[in-house]
Amino acid sequence: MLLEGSEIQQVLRHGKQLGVIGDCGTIGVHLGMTGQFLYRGPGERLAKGDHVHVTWTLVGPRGKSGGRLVFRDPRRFGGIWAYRDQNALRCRWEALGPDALTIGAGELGERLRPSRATRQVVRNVKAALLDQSTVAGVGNIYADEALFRSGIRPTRPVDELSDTEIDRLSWAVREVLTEAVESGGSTLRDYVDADGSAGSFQLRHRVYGRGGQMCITCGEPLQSGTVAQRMTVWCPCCQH
DNA sequence: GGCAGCCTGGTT
DNA sequence: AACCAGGCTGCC
Repeated sequence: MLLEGSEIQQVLRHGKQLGVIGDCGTIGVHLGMTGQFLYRGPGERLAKGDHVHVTWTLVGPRGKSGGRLVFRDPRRFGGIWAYRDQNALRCRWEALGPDALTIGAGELGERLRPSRATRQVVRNVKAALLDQSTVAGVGNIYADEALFRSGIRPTRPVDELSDTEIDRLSWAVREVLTEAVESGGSTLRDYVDADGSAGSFQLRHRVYGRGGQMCITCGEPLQSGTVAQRMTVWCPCCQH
């Protein structure tokens, strides 16, 4: 029951999770890699092509056609879940860390660093940033970009980050994500917003996708490799 | 904590 | 034809 017959009351976001609250149901959405919502007004044709998994027919004022909302997802890494109500959704979201757009340095430091009681194994800062229960909303691209801006190597064990570094990192995380949102996101291949517009933040990536090219700060070649099981790019000279 | 597996389209 | 990227879940 994906909101059938519901009037949409609220749309929520926490990290990369979306929530749509209707008066007779709630859904949670994750776009995954290639998931996208597309809106088509009344009479507008749907982008033909496959991989459309859900179509909502919207009803406008006085019963007029309100167009359609489509969820398509070629690689099917995304998903939509139905919940009884918004409390059930919020319950699922409790596993997530604070939202990355607004997390403060103190909070980030607390969650990043291992507390000697719980975590015996110290992980690297990139793995910690990608962990949605540490901080919600940082993906592979933005982890690399934030680490570059804060001058921290992705491989640094979290327990040796100084307060100053945590401070720079939390600033960089918020800054990178804010700029990316303002640029409409990073369109590497598929991503478009609901109106079909591509983002442009990929033009401002300083390290992601630039392995082997020169660092915009020092001119040395950027290094790439696998960190935390993900493609990672950093500057061996600027990031310590 | 690591890592396979899910899936597809683009690249080699 | 084989390989790869990527977020997240679930298994070791």
